[in-house]
Amino acid sequence: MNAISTIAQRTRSTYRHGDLRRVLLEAGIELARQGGPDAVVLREATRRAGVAPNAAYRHFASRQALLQAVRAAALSALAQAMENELAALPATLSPADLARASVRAVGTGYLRFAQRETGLFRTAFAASDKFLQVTPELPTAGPGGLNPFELLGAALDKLVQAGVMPPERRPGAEFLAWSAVHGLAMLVIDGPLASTVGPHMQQVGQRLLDMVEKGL
Amino acid sequence: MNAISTIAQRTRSTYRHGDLRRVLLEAGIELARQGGPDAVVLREATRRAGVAPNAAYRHFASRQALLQAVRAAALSALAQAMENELAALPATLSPADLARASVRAVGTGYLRFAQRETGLFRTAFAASDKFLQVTPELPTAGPGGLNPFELLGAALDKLVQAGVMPPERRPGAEFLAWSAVHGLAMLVIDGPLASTVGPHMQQVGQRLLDMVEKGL
DNA sequence: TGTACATCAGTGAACGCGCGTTCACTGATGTAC
DNA sequence: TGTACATCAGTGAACGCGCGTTCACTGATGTAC
Repeated sequence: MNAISTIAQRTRSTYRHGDLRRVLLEAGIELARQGGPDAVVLREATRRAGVAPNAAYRHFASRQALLQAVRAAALSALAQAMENELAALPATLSPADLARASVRAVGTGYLRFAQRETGLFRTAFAASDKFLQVTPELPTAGPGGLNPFELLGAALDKLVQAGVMPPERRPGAEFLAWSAVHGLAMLVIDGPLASTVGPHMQQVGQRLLDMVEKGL
Repeated sequence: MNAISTIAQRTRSTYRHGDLRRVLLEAGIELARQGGPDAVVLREATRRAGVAPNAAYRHFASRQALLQAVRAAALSALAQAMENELAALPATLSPADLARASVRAVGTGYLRFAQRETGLFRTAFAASDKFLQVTPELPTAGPGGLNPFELLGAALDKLVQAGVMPPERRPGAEFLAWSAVHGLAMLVIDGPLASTVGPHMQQVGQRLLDMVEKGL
Protein backbone atom coordinates (compact mmCIF):
# COMPACT_ATOMS: atom_id res chain seq x y z
CA MET A 1 0.00 0.00 0.00
CA ASN A 2 1.20 3.42 -1.00
CA ALA A 3 1.00 6.49 1.19
CA ILE A 4 -0.54 8.53 -1.62
CA SER A 5 -3.02 5.86 -2.60
CA THR A 6 -6.64 6.96 -2.81
CA ILE A 7 -9.82 5.02 -2.47
CA ALA A 8 -10.56 5.43 -6.14
CA GLN A 9 -7.14 4.56 -7.50
CA ARG A 10 -5.29 2.41 -5.08
CA THR A 11 -1.72 1.44 -5.82
CA ARG A 12 -1.88 -2.28 -5.55
CA SER A 13 1.00 -4.05 -3.86
CA THR A 14 -0.20 -7.22 -5.50
CA TYR A 15 -0.66 -8.14 -9.13
CA ARG A 16 -4.12 -9.38 -8.35
CA HIS A 17 -6.74 -6.92 -7.29
CA GLY A 18 -8.69 -9.11 -4.93
CA ASP A 19 -12.11 -7.56 -5.04
CA LEU A 20 -12.40 -6.09 -8.49
CA ARG A 21 -15.98 -7.03 -9.14
CA ARG A 22 -17.21 -5.11 -6.15
CA VAL A 23 -14.97 -2.14 -6.86
CA LEU A 24 -16.19 -1.97 -10.46
CA LEU A 25 -19.78 -2.17 -9.34
CA GLU A 26 -19.25 0.59 -6.82
CA ALA A 27 -17.55 2.72 -9.45
CA GLY A 28 -20.51 2.07 -11.74
CA ILE A 29 -22.94 3.10 -9.03
CA GLU A 30 -21.01 6.30 -8.46
CA LEU A 31 -21.05 7.05 -12.19
CA ALA A 32 -24.80 6.42 -12.32
CA ARG A 33 -25.33 8.61 -9.29
CA GLN A 34 -23.58 11.50 -10.98
CA GLY A 35 -24.68 11.11 -14.57
CA GLY A 36 -27.46 8.59 -14.94
CA PRO A 37 -27.40 5.42 -17.02
CA ASP A 38 -25.41 6.80 -19.95
CA ALA A 39 -22.59 7.69 -17.60
CA VAL A 40 -22.06 4.05 -16.68
CA VAL A 41 -19.08 3.50 -18.94
CA LEU A 42 -16.89 0.42 -18.71
CA ARG A 43 -13.62 2.18 -19.37
CA GLU A 44 -14.29 4.85 -16.78
CA ALA A 45 -15.19 2.24 -14.18
CA THR A 46 -11.90 0.42 -14.78
CA ARG A 47 -10.03 3.71 -14.71
CA ARG A 48 -11.47 4.45 -11.28
CA ALA A 49 -10.60 0.97 -10.14
CA GLY A 50 -7.01 1.54 -11.30
CA VAL A 51 -7.12 -1.38 -13.65
CA ALA A 52 -6.76 -2.08 -17.38
CA PRO A 53 -9.99 -1.64 -19.37
CA ASN A 54 -10.31 -5.27 -20.35
CA ALA A 55 -9.90 -6.48 -16.80
CA ALA A 56 -13.61 -5.80 -16.38
CA TYR A 57 -14.39 -8.75 -18.62
CA ARG A 58 -13.26 -11.16 -15.92
CA HIS A 59 -16.28 -10.05 -13.90
CA PHE A 60 -18.87 -8.72 -16.31
CA ALA A 61 -19.71 -10.20 -19.68
CA SER A 62 -20.29 -6.79 -21.21
CA ARG A 63 -21.06 -3.20 -20.46
CA GLN A 64 -24.74 -4.15 -20.42
CA ALA A 65 -24.09 -6.66 -17.66
CA LEU A 66 -22.42 -4.02 -15.52
CA LEU A 67 -25.27 -1.62 -16.17
CA GLN A 68 -27.83 -4.22 -15.11
CA ALA A 69 -25.94 -4.81 -11.89
CA VAL A 70 -25.89 -1.07 -11.22
CA ARG A 71 -29.59 -0.86 -11.98
CA ALA A 72 -30.33 -3.61 -9.48
CA ALA A 73 -28.30 -1.77 -6.87
CA ALA A 74 -30.24 1.42 -7.61
CA LEU A 75 -33.56 -0.37 -7.11
CA SER A 76 -32.22 -1.76 -3.89
CA ALA A 77 -31.28 1.72 -2.71
CA LEU A 78 -34.77 2.92 -3.60
CA ALA A 79 -36.28 0.15 -1.51
CA GLN A 80 -34.02 1.20 1.33
CA ALA A 81 -35.25 4.80 1.06
CA MET A 82 -38.84 3.61 1.27
CA GLU A 83 -38.10 1.46 4.28
CA ASN A 84 -36.56 4.43 6.01
CA GLU A 85 -39.80 6.38 5.63
CA LEU A 86 -41.81 3.44 6.89
CA ALA A 87 -39.56 3.01 9.88
CA ALA A 88 -40.06 6.64 10.85
CA LEU A 89 -43.83 6.23 11.32
CA PRO A 90 -45.09 6.60 14.89
CA ALA A 91 -46.03 3.28 16.46
CA THR A 92 -49.08 4.75 18.17
CA LEU A 93 -51.34 4.95 15.13
CA SER A 94 -54.54 2.97 14.77
CA PRO A 95 -54.41 0.19 12.16
CA ALA A 96 -56.39 2.28 9.68
CA ASP A 97 -54.21 5.35 10.17
CA LEU A 98 -51.07 3.26 10.06
CA ALA A 99 -52.14 1.71 6.77
CA ARG A 100 -52.86 5.10 5.25
CA ALA A 101 -49.60 6.49 6.55
CA SER A 102 -47.71 3.51 5.16
CA VAL A 103 -48.92 4.14 1.63
CA ARG A 104 -47.95 7.77 1.98
CA ALA A 105 -44.56 6.83 3.39
CA VAL A 106 -43.85 4.59 0.42
CA GLY A 107 -44.76 7.39 -1.96
CA THR A 108 -42.81 9.97 -0.03
CA GLY A 109 -39.74 7.76 0.04
CA TYR A 110 -40.03 7.32 -3.71
CA LEU A 111 -40.21 11.04 -4.35
CA ARG A 112 -37.43 11.88 -1.96
CA PHE A 113 -35.18 9.30 -3.53
CA ALA A 114 -35.94 10.62 -7.01
CA GLN A 115 -35.00 14.09 -5.90
CA ARG A 116 -31.94 13.26 -3.82
CA GLU A 117 -30.52 10.49 -5.98
CA THR A 118 -31.64 11.61 -9.38
CA GLY A 119 -28.94 9.77 -11.27
CA LEU A 120 -29.64 6.47 -9.53
CA PHE A 121 -33.36 6.93 -9.97
CA ARG A 122 -32.99 7.53 -13.69
CA THR A 123 -30.73 4.51 -13.94
CA ALA A 124 -33.19 2.30 -12.09
CA PHE A 125 -35.89 3.13 -14.64
CA ALA A 126 -33.82 3.54 -17.77
CA ALA A 127 -35.21 2.01 -20.91
CA SER A 128 -34.19 -1.57 -21.44
CA ASP A 129 -35.78 -4.42 -23.36
CA LYS A 130 -34.38 -6.71 -20.74
CA PHE A 131 -35.80 -5.03 -17.68
CA LEU A 132 -37.76 -8.00 -16.46
CA GLN A 133 -35.48 -10.71 -17.74
CA VAL A 134 -32.36 -9.48 -16.06
CA THR A 135 -33.37 -8.00 -12.75
CA PRO A 136 -34.83 -11.13 -11.15
CA GLU A 137 -31.39 -12.69 -11.01
CA LEU A 138 -29.95 -9.64 -9.29
CA PRO A 139 -30.87 -8.43 -5.82
CA THR A 140 -33.24 -5.46 -6.02
CA ALA A 141 -34.64 -5.63 -2.52
CA GLY A 142 -33.89 -3.42 0.45
CA PRO A 143 -32.71 -4.63 3.85
CA GLY A 144 -36.22 -5.86 4.63
CA GLY A 145 -36.19 -8.26 1.71
CA LEU A 146 -38.83 -6.54 -0.41
CA ASN A 147 -38.17 -4.62 -3.59
CA PRO A 148 -39.84 -1.24 -4.23
CA PHE A 149 -42.81 -2.70 -6.02
CA GLU A 150 -43.39 -5.25 -3.28
CA LEU A 151 -43.17 -2.57 -0.61
CA LEU A 152 -45.95 -0.65 -2.30
CA GLY A 153 -48.02 -3.83 -2.63
CA ALA A 154 -47.57 -4.60 1.05
CA ALA A 155 -48.69 -1.11 2.03
CA LEU A 156 -51.82 -1.43 -0.10
CA ASP A 157 -52.54 -4.82 1.42
CA LYS A 158 -52.49 -3.20 4.85
CA LEU A 159 -55.08 -0.73 3.57
CA VAL A 160 -57.42 -3.62 2.77
CA GLN A 161 -56.71 -5.46 6.02
CA ALA A 162 -57.48 -2.33 8.00
CA GLY A 163 -60.79 -2.00 6.20
CA VAL A 164 -59.87 1.31 4.62
CA MET A 165 -59.99 0.00 1.07
CA PRO A 166 -62.67 -2.36 -0.20
CA PRO A 167 -61.01 -5.63 -1.32
CA GLU A 168 -62.48 -5.45 -4.81
CA ARG A 169 -60.51 -2.27 -5.51
CA ARG A 170 -57.23 -3.80 -4.47
CA PRO A 171 -56.23 -5.66 -7.66
CA GLY A 172 -54.13 -3.41 -9.86
CA ALA A 173 -54.16 -0.57 -7.38
CA GLU A 174 -50.38 -0.56 -7.28
CA PHE A 175 -50.25 0.40 -10.93
CA LEU A 176 -52.36 3.48 -10.29
CA ALA A 177 -50.51 4.65 -7.22
CA TRP A 178 -47.15 3.95 -8.76
CA SER A 179 -48.05 5.81 -11.94
CA ALA A 180 -49.00 8.96 -10.10
CA VAL A 181 -45.85 9.13 -8.04
CA HIS A 182 -43.56 8.02 -10.84
CA GLY A 183 -44.98 10.61 -13.21
CA LEU A 184 -44.38 13.46 -10.79
CA ALA A 185 -40.85 12.25 -10.20
CA MET A 186 -40.07 12.03 -13.90
CA LEU A 187 -41.59 15.37 -14.80
CA VAL A 188 -39.70 17.09 -12.03
CA ILE A 189 -36.26 15.52 -12.23
CA ASP A 190 -35.58 15.88 -15.90
CA GLY A 191 -38.78 17.06 -17.44
CA PRO A 192 -40.67 20.24 -18.08
CA LEU A 193 -41.76 20.71 -14.48
CA ALA A 194 -38.24 20.96 -13.13
CA SER A 195 -38.28 24.70 -12.60
CA THR A 196 -42.02 25.13 -11.98
CA VAL A 197 -42.69 22.37 -9.50
CA GLY A 198 -39.22 21.29 -8.49
CA PRO A 199 -38.83 23.75 -5.63
CA HIS A 200 -42.24 22.71 -4.20
CA MET A 201 -41.82 19.01 -4.84
CA GLN A 202 -42.73 18.04 -1.29
CA GLN A 203 -45.96 20.01 -1.13
CA VAL A 204 -47.07 18.95 -4.59
CA GLY A 205 -46.09 15.41 -3.68
CA GLN A 206 -48.34 15.48 -0.61
CA ARG A 207 -51.22 16.86 -2.65
CA LEU A 208 -50.63 14.13 -5.19
CA LEU A 209 -50.77 11.53 -2.44
CA ASP A 210 -54.03 13.09 -1.23
CA MET A 211 -55.43 12.58 -4.69
CA VAL A 212 -54.28 8.98 -4.80
CA GLU A 213 -55.68 8.24 -1.36
CA LYS A 214 -59.02 9.75 -2.21
CA GLY A 215 -59.15 8.35 -5.72
CA LEU A 216 -58.19 4.78 -5.02
CA MET B 1 -34.96 13.65 -61.34
CA ASN B 2 -33.99 10.04 -61.52
CA ALA B 3 -36.43 7.20 -62.14
CA ILE B 4 -35.06 5.25 -59.20
CA SER B 5 -35.02 8.21 -56.87
CA THR B 6 -36.79 7.69 -53.57
CA ILE B 7 -38.38 10.15 -51.22
CA ALA B 8 -35.59 9.68 -48.75
CA GLN B 9 -32.67 9.93 -51.14
CA ARG B 10 -33.63 11.98 -54.12
CA THR B 11 -31.15 12.42 -56.93
CA ARG B 12 -31.01 16.14 -57.21
CA SER B 13 -30.88 17.65 -60.70
CA THR B 14 -29.63 20.79 -59.09
CA TYR B 15 -26.61 21.51 -56.97
CA ARG B 16 -28.81 23.20 -54.42
CA HIS B 17 -31.26 21.18 -52.48
CA GLY B 18 -33.97 23.72 -52.09
CA ASP B 19 -35.70 22.61 -48.94
CA LEU B 20 -32.99 20.97 -46.89
CA ARG B 21 -34.02 22.30 -43.53
CA ARG B 22 -37.43 20.76 -43.75
CA VAL B 23 -36.12 17.48 -45.14
CA LEU B 24 -33.56 17.21 -42.33
CA LEU B 25 -36.23 17.95 -39.75
CA GLU B 26 -38.50 15.30 -41.22
CA ALA B 27 -35.66 12.80 -41.28
CA GLY B 28 -34.97 13.66 -37.65
CA ILE B 29 -38.61 13.11 -36.76
CA GLU B 30 -38.58 9.75 -38.49
CA LEU B 31 -35.44 8.75 -36.60
CA ALA B 32 -37.02 9.81 -33.31
CA ARG B 33 -40.18 7.92 -34.17
CA GLN B 34 -38.22 4.73 -34.66
CA GLY B 35 -35.56 4.99 -32.00
CA GLY B 36 -36.24 7.82 -29.58
CA PRO B 37 -34.01 10.79 -28.85
CA ASP B 38 -30.69 8.98 -29.09
CA ALA B 39 -31.51 7.92 -32.62
CA VAL B 40 -31.62 11.52 -33.77
CA VAL B 41 -28.17 11.56 -35.31
CA LEU B 42 -26.97 14.36 -37.55
CA ARG B 43 -25.07 12.19 -39.97
CA GLU B 44 -27.96 9.80 -40.45
CA ALA B 45 -30.35 12.66 -41.11
CA THR B 46 -28.05 14.04 -43.81
CA ARG B 47 -27.62 10.54 -45.25
CA ARG B 48 -31.37 10.23 -45.59
CA ALA B 49 -31.55 13.64 -47.16
CA GLY B 50 -28.91 12.59 -49.67
CA VAL B 51 -26.55 15.33 -48.64
CA ALA B 52 -23.05 15.70 -47.21
CA PRO B 53 -22.88 15.52 -43.39
CA ASN B 54 -21.75 19.07 -42.91
CA ALA B 55 -24.52 20.48 -45.08
CA ALA B 56 -26.72 20.29 -42.00
CA TYR B 57 -24.77 23.14 -40.47
CA ARG B 58 -26.33 25.59 -42.93
CA HIS B 59 -29.64 24.96 -41.18
CA PHE B 60 -28.92 23.81 -37.65
CA ALA B 61 -26.20 25.16 -35.41
CA SER B 62 -25.55 21.74 -33.91
CA ARG B 63 -26.99 18.31 -33.35
CA GLN B 64 -28.66 19.71 -30.23
CA ALA B 65 -30.46 22.32 -32.30
CA LEU B 66 -31.84 19.65 -34.61
CA LEU B 67 -32.91 17.57 -31.64
CA GLN B 68 -34.73 20.52 -30.09
CA ALA B 69 -36.60 21.10 -33.34
CA VAL B 70 -37.59 17.44 -33.43
CA ARG B 71 -38.70 17.63 -29.82
CA ALA B 72 -40.91 20.62 -30.58
CA ALA B 73 -42.45 18.73 -33.47
CA ALA B 74 -43.10 15.77 -31.20
CA LEU B 75 -44.89 17.96 -28.66
CA SER B 76 -46.92 19.42 -31.47
CA ALA B 77 -47.93 15.94 -32.61
CA LEU B 78 -48.92 15.10 -29.06
CA ALA B 79 -51.14 18.19 -28.92
CA GLN B 80 -52.68 17.07 -32.19
CA ALA B 81 -53.46 13.63 -30.74
CA MET B 82 -55.19 15.25 -27.78
CA GLU B 83 -57.21 17.51 -30.03
CA ASN B 84 -58.37 14.50 -31.99
CA GLU B 85 -59.79 12.94 -28.85
CA LEU B 86 -61.48 16.19 -27.90
CA ALA B 87 -62.98 16.54 -31.34
CA ALA B 88 -64.50 13.07 -31.10
CA LEU B 89 -66.62 13.97 -28.06
CA PRO B 90 -70.39 14.00 -28.63
CA ALA B 91 -71.82 17.50 -28.81
CA THR B 92 -74.91 16.53 -26.84
CA LEU B 93 -73.33 16.41 -23.40
CA SER B 94 -74.29 18.72 -20.56
CA PRO B 95 -71.63 21.28 -19.63
CA ALA B 96 -70.65 19.26 -16.57
CA ASP B 97 -70.39 16.00 -18.48
CA LEU B 98 -68.58 17.69 -21.33
CA ALA B 99 -66.02 19.14 -18.92
CA ARG B 100 -65.43 15.76 -17.32
CA ALA B 101 -65.20 14.07 -20.69
CA SER B 102 -62.75 16.69 -21.90
CA VAL B 103 -60.32 15.98 -19.10
CA ARG B 104 -60.59 12.27 -19.87
CA ALA B 105 -60.10 12.91 -23.57
CA VAL B 106 -56.91 14.84 -22.92
CA GLY B 107 -55.60 12.00 -20.79
CA THR B 108 -56.67 9.33 -23.23
CA GLY B 109 -55.02 11.17 -26.12
CA TYR B 110 -51.84 11.39 -24.10
CA LEU B 111 -51.79 7.67 -23.35
CA ARG B 112 -52.69 6.68 -26.89
CA PHE B 113 -49.94 8.84 -28.28
CA ALA B 114 -47.41 7.38 -25.85
CA GLN B 115 -48.35 3.91 -26.97
CA ARG B 116 -48.62 4.51 -30.70
CA GLU B 117 -45.74 6.92 -31.09
CA THR B 118 -43.43 5.73 -28.40
CA GLY B 119 -40.28 7.08 -29.99
CA LEU B 120 -41.73 10.55 -30.43
CA PHE B 121 -43.16 10.52 -26.93
CA ARG B 122 -39.81 9.62 -25.42
CA THR B 123 -38.17 12.32 -27.51
CA ALA B 124 -40.68 14.93 -26.39
CA PHE B 125 -39.82 14.25 -22.76
CA ALA B 126 -36.16 13.35 -23.02
CA ALA B 127 -33.88 14.82 -20.41
CA SER B 128 -32.49 18.20 -21.28
CA ASP B 129 -31.21 21.07 -19.23
CA LYS B 130 -32.58 23.35 -21.88
CA PHE B 131 -36.12 22.11 -21.95
CA LEU B 132 -37.72 25.37 -21.03
CA GLN B 133 -35.20 27.67 -22.64
CA VAL B 134 -35.40 26.20 -26.10
CA THR B 135 -38.95 25.13 -26.64
CA PRO B 136 -40.65 28.51 -26.34
CA GLU B 137 -38.97 29.63 -29.56
CA LEU B 138 -40.16 26.55 -31.42
CA PRO B 139 -43.78 25.72 -32.21
CA THR B 140 -45.07 23.05 -29.82
CA ALA B 141 -48.78 23.63 -30.30
CA GLY B 142 -51.28 21.57 -32.23
CA PRO B 143 -53.56 22.87 -34.97
CA GLY B 144 -55.77 24.55 -32.37
CA GLY B 145 -52.89 26.72 -31.16
CA LEU B 146 -52.50 25.18 -27.70
CA ASN B 147 -49.63 22.97 -26.61
CA PRO B 148 -50.26 19.78 -24.62
CA PHE B 149 -49.92 21.48 -21.26
CA GLU B 150 -52.29 24.26 -22.26
CA LEU B 151 -54.85 21.76 -23.55
CA LEU B 152 -54.90 20.08 -20.15
CA GLY B 153 -55.19 23.43 -18.43
CA ALA B 154 -58.12 24.42 -20.62
CA ALA B 155 -59.92 21.16 -19.87
CA LEU B 156 -59.48 21.71 -16.14
CA ASP B 157 -60.75 25.27 -16.49
CA LYS B 158 -63.92 23.88 -18.05
CA LEU B 159 -64.31 21.68 -15.00
CA VAL B 160 -64.36 24.75 -12.79
CA GLN B 161 -66.65 26.73 -15.08
CA ALA B 162 -69.12 23.85 -15.13
CA GLY B 163 -69.15 23.81 -11.36
CA VAL B 164 -67.70 20.31 -11.16
CA MET B 165 -64.51 21.37 -9.46
CA PRO B 166 -64.36 23.95 -6.67
CA PRO B 167 -62.24 26.89 -7.80
CA GLU B 168 -59.89 26.63 -4.85
CA ARG B 169 -58.73 23.22 -6.00
CA ARG B 170 -57.92 24.39 -9.49
CA PRO B 171 -54.43 25.91 -8.95
CA GLY B 172 -51.81 23.27 -9.57
CA ALA B 173 -54.35 20.62 -10.53
CA GLU B 174 -52.64 20.14 -13.89
CA PHE B 175 -49.50 18.95 -12.18
CA LEU B 176 -51.40 16.18 -10.42
CA ALA B 177 -53.37 15.02 -13.43
CA TRP B 178 -50.36 15.20 -15.69
CA SER B 179 -48.21 13.25 -13.23
CA ALA B 180 -50.65 10.36 -13.07
CA VAL B 181 -50.99 9.97 -16.79
CA HIS B 182 -47.34 10.59 -17.53
CA GLY B 183 -46.25 8.03 -14.97
CA LEU B 184 -48.40 5.32 -16.45
CA ALA B 185 -47.12 6.14 -19.91
CA MET B 186 -43.49 6.00 -18.82
CA LEU B 187 -43.82 2.80 -16.82
CA VAL B 188 -45.55 1.07 -19.69
CA ILE B 189 -43.59 2.19 -22.72
CA ASP B 190 -40.12 1.49 -21.53
CA GLY B 191 -40.39 0.59 -17.91
CA PRO B 192 -41.08 -2.37 -15.71
CA LEU B 193 -44.81 -2.44 -16.46
CA ALA B 194 -44.36 -3.03 -20.17
CA SER B 195 -45.30 -6.68 -20.11
CA THR B 196 -47.64 -6.61 -17.11
CA VAL B 197 -49.81 -3.63 -17.90
CA GLY B 198 -48.92 -2.89 -21.52
CA PRO B 199 -51.55 -5.17 -23.03
CA HIS B 200 -54.26 -3.63 -20.83
CA MET B 201 -53.08 -0.07 -21.15
CA GLN B 202 -56.48 1.26 -22.14
CA GLN B 203 -58.37 -0.32 -19.23
CA VAL B 204 -55.75 0.63 -16.69
CA GLY B 205 -55.67 4.08 -18.24
CA GLN B 206 -59.40 4.50 -17.73
CA ARG B 207 -59.14 3.35 -14.14
CA LEU B 208 -56.33 5.80 -13.63
CA LEU B 209 -58.49 8.59 -15.01
CA ASP B 210 -61.26 7.50 -12.63
CA MET B 211 -58.83 7.93 -9.80
CA VAL B 212 -57.77 11.35 -11.00
CA GLU B 213 -61.34 12.51 -11.47
CA LYS B 214 -62.36 11.35 -8.03
CA GLY B 215 -59.19 12.49 -6.34
CA LEU B 216 -58.93 15.98 -7.76
C1' DT C 1 -32.52 41.98 -72.60
C1' DG C 2 -27.84 40.61 -71.63
C1' DT C 3 -23.84 40.41 -68.76
C1' DA C 4 -20.85 40.79 -64.27
C1' DC C 5 -20.87 39.71 -59.92
C1' DA C 6 -21.93 38.84 -54.95
C1' DT C 7 -24.11 35.51 -52.17
C1' DC C 8 -24.29 31.47 -49.76
C1' DA C 9 -26.07 26.39 -49.97
C1' DG C 10 -23.91 22.27 -50.47
C1' DT C 11 -19.05 19.56 -51.27
C1' DG C 12 -15.00 16.72 -50.09
C1' DA C 13 -11.71 15.56 -47.04
C1' DA C 14 -10.20 15.26 -42.72
C1' DC C 15 -9.80 15.69 -37.47
C1' DG C 16 -9.93 13.81 -32.82
C1' DC C 17 -12.74 11.51 -29.66
C1' DG C 18 -13.84 7.81 -26.45
C1' DC C 19 -16.00 3.93 -26.70
C1' DG C 20 -16.62 -1.51 -26.34
C1' DT C 21 -14.29 -5.39 -27.29
C1' DT C 22 -10.56 -9.00 -28.76
C1' DC C 23 -5.93 -10.96 -28.71
C1' DA C 24 -1.95 -13.24 -26.95
C1' DC C 25 0.51 -12.56 -22.79
C1' DT C 26 2.28 -12.73 -17.65
C1' DG C 27 2.72 -13.70 -13.16
C1' DA C 28 0.49 -14.40 -8.29
C1' DT C 29 -2.01 -17.81 -5.96
C1' DG C 30 -3.55 -22.30 -4.08
C1' DT C 31 -3.21 -27.24 -4.45
C1' DA C 32 -1.37 -31.94 -5.13
C1' DC C 33 2.29 -34.68 -4.25
C1' DT D 1 7.51 -29.13 4.93
C1' DG D 2 9.07 -28.18 0.31
C1' DT D 3 8.53 -28.17 -4.60
C1' DA D 4 6.02 -28.52 -9.36
C1' DC D 5 2.35 -27.10 -11.54
C1' DA D 6 -2.37 -25.73 -13.08
C1' DT D 7 -5.40 -21.94 -12.75
C1' DC D 8 -7.06 -17.73 -13.99
C1' DA D 9 -7.09 -12.52 -12.68
C1' DG D 10 -5.13 -8.74 -14.60
C1' DT D 11 -1.79 -6.69 -18.62
C1' DG D 12 -0.56 -4.25 -22.90
C1' DA D 13 -1.53 -3.26 -27.33
C1' DA D 14 -4.55 -2.83 -30.78
C1' DC D 15 -9.00 -2.93 -33.63
C1' DG D 16 -12.90 -0.72 -35.88
C1' DC D 17 -16.71 2.13 -35.11
C1' DG D 18 -19.62 6.13 -35.94
C1' DC D 19 -19.99 10.22 -34.20
C1' DG D 20 -19.94 15.70 -34.25
C1' DT D 21 -17.56 19.19 -36.11
C1' DT D 22 -14.10 22.23 -38.90
C1' DC D 23 -11.69 23.62 -43.08
C1' DA D 24 -11.08 25.54 -47.56
C1' DC D 25 -13.63 24.84 -51.66
C1' DT D 26 -17.24 25.14 -55.75
C1' DG D 27 -20.84 26.29 -58.38
C1' DA D 28 -26.04 27.55 -58.86
C1' DT D 29 -28.87 31.41 -58.10
C1' DG D 30 -30.76 36.17 -58.05
C1' DT D 31 -29.70 40.99 -58.56
C1' DA D 32 -27.70 45.37 -60.23
C1' DC D 33 -26.41 47.69 -64.07
